[in-house]
Amino acid sequence: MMETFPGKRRPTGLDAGGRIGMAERAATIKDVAAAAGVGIATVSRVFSGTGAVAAGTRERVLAAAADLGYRPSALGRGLRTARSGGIGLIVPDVTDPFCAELTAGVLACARTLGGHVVVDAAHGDPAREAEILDRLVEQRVDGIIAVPAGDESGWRGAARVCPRLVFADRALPGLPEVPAVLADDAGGVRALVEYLAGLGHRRIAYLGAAAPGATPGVRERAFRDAHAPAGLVLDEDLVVPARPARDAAYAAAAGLLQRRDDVTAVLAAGHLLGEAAVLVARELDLRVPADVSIAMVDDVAWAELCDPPLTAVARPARDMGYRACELLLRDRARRGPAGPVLLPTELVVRGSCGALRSARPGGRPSGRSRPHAETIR
Amino acid sequence: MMETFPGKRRPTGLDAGGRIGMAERAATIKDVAAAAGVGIATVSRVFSGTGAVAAGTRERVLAAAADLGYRPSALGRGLRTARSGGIGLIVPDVTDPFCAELTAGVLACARTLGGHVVVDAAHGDPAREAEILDRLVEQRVDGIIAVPAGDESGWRGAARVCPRLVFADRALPGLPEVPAVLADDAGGVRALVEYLAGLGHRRIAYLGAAAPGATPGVRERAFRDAHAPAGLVLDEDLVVPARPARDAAYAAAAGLLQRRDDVTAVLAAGHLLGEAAVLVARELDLRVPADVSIAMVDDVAWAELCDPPLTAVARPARDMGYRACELLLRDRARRGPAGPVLLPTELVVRGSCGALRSARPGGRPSGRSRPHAETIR
DNA sequence: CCTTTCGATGGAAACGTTTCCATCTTGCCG
DNA sequence: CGGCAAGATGGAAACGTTTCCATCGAAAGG
Repeated sequence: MMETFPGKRRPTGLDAGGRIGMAERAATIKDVAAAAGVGIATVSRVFSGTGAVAAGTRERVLAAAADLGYRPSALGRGLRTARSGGIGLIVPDVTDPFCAELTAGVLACARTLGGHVVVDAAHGDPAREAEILDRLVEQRVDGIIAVPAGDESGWRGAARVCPRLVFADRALPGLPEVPAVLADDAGGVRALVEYLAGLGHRRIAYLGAAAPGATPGVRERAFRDAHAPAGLVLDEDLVVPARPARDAAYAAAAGLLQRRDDVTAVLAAGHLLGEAAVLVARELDLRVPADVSIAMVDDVAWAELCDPPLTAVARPARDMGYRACELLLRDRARRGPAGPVLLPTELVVRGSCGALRSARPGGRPSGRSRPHAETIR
Repeated sequence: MMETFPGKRRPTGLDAGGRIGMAERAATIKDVAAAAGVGIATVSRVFSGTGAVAAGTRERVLAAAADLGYRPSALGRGLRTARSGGIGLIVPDVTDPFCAELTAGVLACARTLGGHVVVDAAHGDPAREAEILDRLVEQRVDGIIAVPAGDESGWRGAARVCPRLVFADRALPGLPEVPAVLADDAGGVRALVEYLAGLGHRRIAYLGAAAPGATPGVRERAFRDAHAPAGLVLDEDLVVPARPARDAAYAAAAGLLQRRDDVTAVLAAGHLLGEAAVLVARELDLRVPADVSIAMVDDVAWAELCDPPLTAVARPARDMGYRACELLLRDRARRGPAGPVLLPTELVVRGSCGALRSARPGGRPSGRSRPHAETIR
C-alpha cells in the first residue's frame, strides 16, 4: 500500500520549485483501486453511490482514498456522463444589487441540488452575451440562466444551442418557448401609481429605462395603463427614458425636474433611476417629500438609509434566482406551456412620498419655505 | 406538443438514424473530421491552434464545423490537458457590495485571460467554505481566489490540496505562503482617526467586526495605534465588536450610542457597521454630524445617498479582484516571498463628520437644539 | 448434494480531447 | 536525378471516469 506514484510527475514543467505540501500528482481512481486492492469499478461504485459494495470493501476503499487525498475528477465524470453538474448564469452586472441578490438565489438553489455556478456579466452588450454563452456551452453546463439584454435575434440562435435555458427578470417576447421567471413589475408600478394618486398627486413623472432595443417596457406600459383607472391623465412629456447607466439616469432626472417644476412625484423605474432622482432633488434643493415625492422600483438596501427612507416596490430577486434555478434543474420532466412564472411584488411604503394638500392640487411649491406635507411613517 | 427542447433523447448514445439535420446529439470532433474528410488530429489542430494545417484544409474543417454547429468540449480537453480553464471564487456573500465589486474585478480579469469563474458564497461558515473548496477541487479549477472566513486550520489543509490559491481582502496570519491581495485597511483607519482627531474629536468610538476566530483585527489594531500619534487616549470601552450581521451590528451600535452619550464620533469598520450607526443615530434622534459624526470603512454606493453623505474610506475592491486573478493566472513563474500585495485606500470626505466646537471639548450635546457644526462639503 | 439465483466484484469499453509518432508528399539542393 | 528536410496529415494512446457485462462465490431451495 505504500508504493509511491509511478512515472510522469510534471507534465508541463511549470511549477518547478516544489509546491507547499506534497501532492506529486493528484491521485486517480486507479491509484485508489490499487491501494485498496480492488478494481476501479468498485471504487467508482463507492464514490458514485451506484451499485452494491460490501461494507468491508467500502471501508477499505474509503480509507485508501482518504489516505491518498483522492478527489474524483469532475472532468472524467462529466466526460463519461455527459453532464457537468454546472449551471451558467449570465447577468448584466454582478455589482447591481438586484443581480447580486438574484445570483444569491441561484447559488442557494444550486447548492441544495449539488451543482456549481459559472457566473459572468454581459454589461448589456449582446456581443458579450453571445461570447459568454459560447463559453458556457463549451463548458457543457447543464443549463443556463440569463437576464437577457434584449437582443432577441442573438438569443434565438442561442436557444437552439443551449442545453437548457431559463430567462430571469426579463423575457424576450419573440421567444415565448423559453421558460422565464419574472417579477410582477406591472403590478408593482400600478400599485405605485395608485398609491401616489391616492396621496393626491396628479402630475407623476416616470423615469424609465430605455431598453436598448427589444423590450417594449412592461413597466412603462403599466405606468401608462394605470393612469385612467386612477383618474389621472397621462402627460407624455412626463414619461422620460434613460439609458440604464448612472450618468444617463442623472441627466434624465435633472432634465425632467428642471424642465417641469409642476411635477409633484417621480416614479423611478429602477434603483439607478431612483438614485438619480434623489441626487438631483438634493442638488436642486428640493425637499423630499415636501417639494417632490420620490418612489422607485427595486427595494435595494440604501432605500432605507436614505433620508427620508424611500418608498419602493420590492421585487423578490433572491426568490427569482432560486426559482429560475429550480426550473432549470428540477423539472426536467414536465414542460407545460405554463407561461412565465410571475412572482408578486410588494409596495414598501416609507417616508419619501407625501400627501398633496388639496388646497393646491397641481404643482409643486416654488419656495423652500413650505411646511412638510404629511408623511407616512 | 412538439417537444421544444433538445433534451437528450438517446441516453445511451445509440443515435439510430443518420443525423443530417441539426444536432440530435452534440457534434464531436469525430463528426467534424468525417464531414470534412480529414483526421480528428487535424480538426484538433485547427481548433486548438497548435501545429500547422494547410489553408485549404483549415477552411474545409471550419466549414464542416460551422455546418454541424460543433463546439469543442471543455470536458474532453480538460481531461486531456489537466487544465479546466476555470477559476474558483469563494466570497462570504455575493450580495455584499464589496464582494460584488471584487467579483466584478475577477470576472474582468478572467475574461481577458480567457477563463471562466465558478462563484460561491460561504457566508462566513468554515464548514461551508470547506465544502465549496472541495467542490472546486473536484471541478479541477486551475486556481482559487478566496476571501477567507478566518478558520485558519481549515485553510491550512486546503492550501495543500489547492491547485493555486490566492487570498483577497483578508490574509491568514498562519498561512504567509499563500499570496494575498489586500487593501491598506490600516492606513485607511489611521487616516480616518487622524481626520476625526483633526476635527477636534477626542472620544471616538470604534464599531468593529468581531472576527469569528483568527483574524486579530488589522483595523482594530490600526485604530488603537493611531491614538497616540494623534494625541488621543484610547478608551477601551469605546472599542466595540459586533458579529458581521445586520442585527448584531445594529445592536452593537445601539448599545454603544445609548451607553456613552459622550461619544462625538463613530468610526465604523465596515459598511454594515456604518449602516447600523446611521440607523441607530436616526433612531436616537441624533443629528449627523451635529450631534455625532459618523465615518466608515468601505465607500459603498449608498454612502453618497445618505443625508448627509457619509465620509468613508474607499477600498479598491474591483482592483483587488483583478489583481488577485492576475496573480493567480498570470505570474505562474515568479514566486517571491514578496509578501501580500497592498493596495492603497483613499479617504473620501463627505458631510457626515463635523468639527467639534472647542468651546465644549468633550461630550456630545444632549439636546437636539444645538446648531449645526461646520461640515465639510 | 446439486442446481438456481443473487450479490459482489473486476475487466474493458466508451466519453471527446490533445499530442506523440509515423507516414506520405513535396520542394530543394547538391 | 537522387536523397533529404520539412510540412501536412492520420492513427492511436492517453486523460479519469461510469457502466455494461461476465465471472465467481455462496446461500437457498429442491
